[in-house]
Formats: sequence, C-alpha cells, structure tokens
Amino acid sequence: MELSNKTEIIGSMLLKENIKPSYARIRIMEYLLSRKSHPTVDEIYTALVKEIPTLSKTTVYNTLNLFVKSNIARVITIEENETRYDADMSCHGHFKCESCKAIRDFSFKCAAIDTSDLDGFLIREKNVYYYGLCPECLASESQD
Amino acid sequence: MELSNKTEIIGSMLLKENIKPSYARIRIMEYLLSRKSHPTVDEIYTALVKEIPTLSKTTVYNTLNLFVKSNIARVITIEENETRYDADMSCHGHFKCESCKAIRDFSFKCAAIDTSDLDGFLIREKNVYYYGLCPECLASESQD
DNA sequence: CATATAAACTGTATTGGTTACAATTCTATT
DNA sequence: AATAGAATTGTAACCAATACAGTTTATATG
Ligand SMILES: [Mn+2]
Ligand SMILES: [Mn+2]
Ligand SMILES: [Zn+2]
Ligand SMILES: [Zn+2]
Repeated sequence: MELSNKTEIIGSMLLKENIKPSYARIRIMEYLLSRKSHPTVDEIYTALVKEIPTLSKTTVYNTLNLFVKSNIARVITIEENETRYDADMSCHGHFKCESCKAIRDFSFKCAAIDTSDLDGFLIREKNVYYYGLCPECLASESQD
Repeated sequence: MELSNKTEIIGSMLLKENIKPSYARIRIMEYLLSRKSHPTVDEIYTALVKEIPTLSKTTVYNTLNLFVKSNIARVITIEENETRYDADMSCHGHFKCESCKAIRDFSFKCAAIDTSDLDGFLIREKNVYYYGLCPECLASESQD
C-alpha cells in the first residue's frame, strides 16, 4: 500500500544518515515533506499528537535538531520569535506576507548572487528571506 | 566639537522620522552606527549602561523597536535565539562564521536575484544570510 | 516661575519558545 | 528471558522579549 511505501522511502532516507527510523521520526519527516508550510514545532506537535497520543513535544524538538544536524532539514529564521523548519534542501528563498503571515517558497539562481566579498570564505548554507505583501493581501488592502 | 556634531546629525535623522531625539535614543543610534557588529540588545545595554547608569534594558528594547518601525534600523534574524540590529539600511547580505560567530556584511546586487516567482508581490524587505567559515577559522581548522 | 499634561523612561512581573535532565519505555542482542 | 543501549517522555529550568504600572523628564500654558 502507499503509506508503507512512503514509510519505506523515508526510512531509507533516515538510514542513509545513520538515523534509526523510529515511528516518531518517520512521521515527523513525513509531515515536513508533505507540507510546504514550514511548520513550527508546535504545529508539528499539535498535528501529530492526534494520531500519536504518546508523542512528546521534546521528541519533536530532539528530532528536528537531529534532522538539521544531519542536513536533511533546515531552520528557517524568518520570524523573530519562533523557529520554522523545512525539509526542502534545494536552494530556494522564502517570502513572508506581513499581512496573512503565510510563508511561501520562491526560486532564484543561487549562483546569480555575486559574492566576491566572500572570496576565501567557505559557504555552507544560504538563506534568503523576503518580506512584503502577497497579491491577495495587496488587493484587499487597496480597496479601503 | 565632534561629539556634539555627531549628536546633531543623529538628532536630525531622528526628527526626520518624527522621533524625539532623547539622549538615550541618540546614544543607541550612535552605537548602532559606529559599530558594524550587529549588536544584540544585551550588548548595546551592557556597553551604554557604563556611561548612562540610569539606562534600562526595556528602553533599549523600546528604542530599537521604534527604530525598526521607522525604517532607520533593521532586525537581523541570523541567529535562532537572539535578535540582532543593524542601522545600515543599504542592500547587503550577512555572513555568519559558525566557528568564531562573527557576523560581517557582504555586498551583492539586489537586482541580480531573479524573483519572477514573486511577480505581483510587493517586496518591502530583503534579508540574505550566509553561514560557513571565515578565512581565519578555515586556516586554523585545516591544521589538525 | 509654577502648574499641568503628555511623553519618555524605569523596574519588575510575566510570557513563551527552547533546552536540560532524570526517569521511563522501547529495541536489539545474547 | 535478561541485559544493554537507544529513544522517548514529562517536568523543571532557562532566557530573550514583552506587558505593565509607577516614576521621571520634557513641553506647554498662564
Ligand atoms: Mn521552503
Ligand atoms: Mn549589516
Ligand atoms: Zn498575504
Ligand atoms: Zn571565523
């Protein structure tokens, strides 16, 4: 069936990073991959605890920190107070609408950013955050 | 003398934004402008309280929030736990060395980032954060 | 100058996301 | 079944940031 297939795919992804594919870890990674919402710890916990009643919020924290350390998830610090997470490790930027608070991906060519100032630096990670208004909020704000 | 000249320049900068140029506000903005270190609230407070013994940390928070709202300073969320501030409002990126923790500016051409995915969006602010190793730390790490 | 009003500042209490840690449960091996 | 180690849990503690009420300072008016 499909669910076990997905479980196996995620399980082997974790095993490749020497992470034991426990049920909680698989479900957390599955949640990260299925949603493009860049969820917070609380969002992940609240969603999964319905199906995994024994789940602890500490486990969500531990698991996400483990994923980040293993480079299969990344931290999104687009907000000042709460950390968000993303399992999409491809090079892409994040736009946050200051009105509806939605955070969505946008693509850009990483190589297009000229970083001659950083010659001699080892660059491990790039985060690009844009802020503004999405088209929907822009339309509803102009009609006042 | 020079100090009063600097004070007047910062004072008129604040007045332009309808911010009353109180002593605390001028000194906080002066600290932000003189340092390129992107200081935290605690760094600013600790440095200034030596000269302004009555200074309250709440005032530092209030003042920085006021500056950010008036677009004469910006929040740097390059770290997960602590907010940093920058009075340099020009388009530039920030590089954080994961070894020595230093945060330094780098320049890039804002227009070079193709954002066709964001057609129809109103972009108000752009933050570019890079992480890695600075040349000094790179050299000291390779000699093991 | 004296008084009144508003703005700025201060100090403390509280909030909320995150981590520390010890106890418990689960998993794998013998 | 028994043991050891890993994973998970629940609570306590931490700490940056905010809320808030009280105090001080600045400005305006008579
Ligand atoms: Mn993303
Ligand atoms: Mn800067
Ligand atoms: Zn929106
Ligand atoms: Zn360094």
